[in-house]
Amino acid sequence: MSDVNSPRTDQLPGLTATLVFKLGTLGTVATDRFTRALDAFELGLKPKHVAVMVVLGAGAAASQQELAARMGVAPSLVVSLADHLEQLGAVQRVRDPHDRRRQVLTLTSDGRRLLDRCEAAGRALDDELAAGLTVAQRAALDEALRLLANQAGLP
Amino acid sequence: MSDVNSPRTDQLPGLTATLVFKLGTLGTVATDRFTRALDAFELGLKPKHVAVMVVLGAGAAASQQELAARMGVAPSLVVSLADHLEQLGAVQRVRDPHDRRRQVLTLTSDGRRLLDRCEAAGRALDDELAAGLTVAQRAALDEALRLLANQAGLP
DNA sequence: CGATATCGTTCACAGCTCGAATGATTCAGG
DNA sequence: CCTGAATCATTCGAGCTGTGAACGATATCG
Repeated sequence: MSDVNSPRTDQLPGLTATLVFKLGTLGTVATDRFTRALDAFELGLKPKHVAVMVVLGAGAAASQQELAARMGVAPSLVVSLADHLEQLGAVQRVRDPHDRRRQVLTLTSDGRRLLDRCEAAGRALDDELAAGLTVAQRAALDEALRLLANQAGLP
Repeated sequence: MSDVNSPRTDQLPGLTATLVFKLGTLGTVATDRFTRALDAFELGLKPKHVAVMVVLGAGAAASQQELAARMGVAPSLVVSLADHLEQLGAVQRVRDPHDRRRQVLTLTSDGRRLLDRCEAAGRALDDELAAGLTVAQRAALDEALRLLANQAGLP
């Protein structure tokens, strides 16, 4: 099958052709660009702040422990993230009346709007990154990444 | 076309479905796992050390400035990376006789072997990550990532 | 020959994240 | 009801990574 007429494949031997390598480098450029897009908001937001809003926006309200577990970070980090988001008026901290140790975080309407802006920035970046792909290629990419995330045990 | 019978698509609205998000998270898990694989070597290697070897292994020898530019890091960082690799006997530092300011780095035969081991680890990780993909899906993924890297101006 | 630029190196510092300690609160068991 | 253990949020100190500003050596240009 792949004999003489395959001039494009295997032109790069070595680690550069590896999945881990490509995912790593592309992952960093993607988050770097997203970070810069967030910087344009002048709100001191980092991708992790957005991750908090994403979790809160998707499901119900969550305690900081749950946030930390779902994000795979230390609970102490969630404190500072929530501090900042609360200061921006994007999330609300309420003591759980049934368990007054828990701080229940909810996304405010302002937070919802902010999350929408972040999503818009993300989608704009998507189009920019995937400008060289056909619709079919992009669909295949989405599906493949979904499977990879599944395999890695990600949500 | 997409009316009643599309229960699988668009089930996740929001940023989670975004390319930047998926690439970011998958990129971190990929490099995290690669870092752990390198840790198993007990040589104090980090992905950036491997990146140096990759660049040296692909093209000709390079000065540290060129390394830094190609990797997108500060020249001062290349110093410590090269220090460590030199201590391991993986690279050799030679003053360029035509310009004695430049340190020309070359991959030794030991370095070549070490790079091969890193590549093997990377490919093993690849198979692990892409275990849930068909051959066609994986090929499509490779091609799509190649196009993305192109679009982002990466090598 | 002198001024300026470049390379590698060192060093201090900022950013990010974690883990241990702390205080408040809840829960289990006698 | 009381006491000890567990859990949550928070603070704080420490580690790791990477950068940018010096600095000395060398090269280049006038």
